[in-house]
Amino acid sequence: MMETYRDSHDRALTDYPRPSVAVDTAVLTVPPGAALSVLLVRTGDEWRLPGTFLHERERLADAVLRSLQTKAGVSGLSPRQLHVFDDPARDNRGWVLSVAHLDVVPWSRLTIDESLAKIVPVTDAGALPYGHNEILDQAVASIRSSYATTPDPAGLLEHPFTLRQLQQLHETIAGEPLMRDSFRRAMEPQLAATGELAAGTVGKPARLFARA
Amino acid sequence: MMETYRDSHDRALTDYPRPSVAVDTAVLTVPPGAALSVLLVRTGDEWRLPGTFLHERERLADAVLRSLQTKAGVSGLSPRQLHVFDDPARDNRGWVLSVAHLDVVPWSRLTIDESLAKIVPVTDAGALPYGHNEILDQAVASIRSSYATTPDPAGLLEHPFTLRQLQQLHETIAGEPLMRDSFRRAMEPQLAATGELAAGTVGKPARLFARA
DNA sequence: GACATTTAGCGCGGATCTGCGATAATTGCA
DNA sequence: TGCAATTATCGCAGATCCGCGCTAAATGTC
Repeated sequence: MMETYRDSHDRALTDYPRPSVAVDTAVLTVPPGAALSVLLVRTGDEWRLPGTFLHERERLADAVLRSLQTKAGVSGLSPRQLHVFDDPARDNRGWVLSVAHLDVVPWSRLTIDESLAKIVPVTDAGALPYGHNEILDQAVASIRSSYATTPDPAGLLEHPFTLRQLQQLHETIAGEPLMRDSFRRAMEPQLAATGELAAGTVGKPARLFARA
Repeated sequence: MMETYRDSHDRALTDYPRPSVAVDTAVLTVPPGAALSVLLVRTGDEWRLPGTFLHERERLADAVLRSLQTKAGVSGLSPRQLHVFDDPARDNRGWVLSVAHLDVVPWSRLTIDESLAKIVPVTDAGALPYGHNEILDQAVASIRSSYATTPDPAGLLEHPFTLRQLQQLHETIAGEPLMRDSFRRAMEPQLAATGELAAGTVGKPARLFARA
């Protein structure tokens, strides 16, 4: 075991006041045929974003993944930090810092425990406690900005996919229709054609792509 | 005094492990005629970004301002969060989370204590400890992005200023020359002409502006 | 086999953006 | 009184972007 550090007053770091540190996560996904949606968990009679307190020497991203697993039965992917909420009056249990996160997870990974959690369109989340609406707004702004110029950066689509599937996904996330030609001109240079064609549908079969 | 919260195991929040929380800040400024620069403070024989541990129930921004005052004799302005560094091995004194910040401060406010601190061009900062180079990189990227479309959002220039002064400031921050006409076309609609003219220089006097 | 359906992509007019040169205005300086 | 210096603005040509319509290709269905 390593020696405990002592400062010039012979005090260890743990002799000074420290906050509890929590993580709260907006898990965003796009269910088939539905709108951009967020994962909520129930505590008592209210719905909130899943979160947990940081364990000893745990990485923030690991705490996020652990909270998703235990609070909703969900296997997260790659949480990204959004913001630290530091209002000491925000949590009436005590002095708590909360690090907000975003994790974008494909619908196919989201086999949730329905007794614990639900997935609702972001527009239907309603009033959430602890300033979680602000986290949700930041999360939505973040995913929209990342999808504006890059084809499916979070990998919501299974490989391979057609241009139309990609455009419909981007329209769902943007919350508005996109111009077909502009979309193709912007995205196609960033994709790799597999050479395969989609089958089984009426009409000319679509080319299949993968992210480059 | 409020009752201490107890969870279902009859434990208070402080019975669980908590990290020490620090703030580290990249203070950026533009000295007259010089390049985009950063404030460094000396600890022992090495230079680093100023930082401090969070005091009890202190806001992060307040901790930043306090650290600038005590570590460098500088009055900061409005710190913005950049990122939380959470590697438990980052600080050999113990388990420390560090919240990186950016504060953009006009040169005229920066009467620093030269025995404690110095201001150097960001390109000359050299190797900093504790991953502070990463913070500096993020800070530079952040200020560049905010100055790309908005005239002097941090208020580095005294009111009023000429278009040329504004452009020179933006060029210093961008680290590259900007087109005169494009710059004017982008910025002038966001400015308010005072109606006054600059005086004392050779040539046609320039119009003076303020941020709208 | 004719037809509807869907994908793919070309072409074009219009709008916008960009860099540059030219010019006028206004000042200090020789 | 000229002259250099600087600001401010216009005009233009080229580039790029954008939306739209049209056509061709390829498939399943009737």
